[in-house]
Amino acid sequence: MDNQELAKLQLYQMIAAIPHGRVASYGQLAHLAGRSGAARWVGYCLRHLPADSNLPWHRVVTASGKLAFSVNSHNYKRQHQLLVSENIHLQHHKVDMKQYQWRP
DNA sequence: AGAATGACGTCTG
DNA sequence: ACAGACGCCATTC
Repeated sequence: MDNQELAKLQLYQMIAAIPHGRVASYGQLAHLAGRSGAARWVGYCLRHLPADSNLPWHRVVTASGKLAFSVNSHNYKRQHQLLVSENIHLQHHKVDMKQYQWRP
């Protein structure tokens, strides 16, 4: 198994470790997976996540606390709803990172 | 091989 | 606070 697959597995592991009610940023996860600066790679991995995976992908937001989808998209609404179900509410389309960001 | 793409981040004005 | 410009990484055309 090459380093790529290893980083991906580590990434999935970190995402699975995000506690209920907290969020992590793409860049933060890249760093935790041993790939500092590869925030866009994290986005790529999530984009191609199998539908049956049980990862809490909705707990992943941008560094500024915004959701990575356009506000009118279906995915945005879905992620928003999942966050609200965890008692995370958006203010002006943003998560309050000071309050909700996961700090391992 | 080189350019384009995207579920990103940071710096600047 | 916010939009635009650049920079990044891996992947795809």
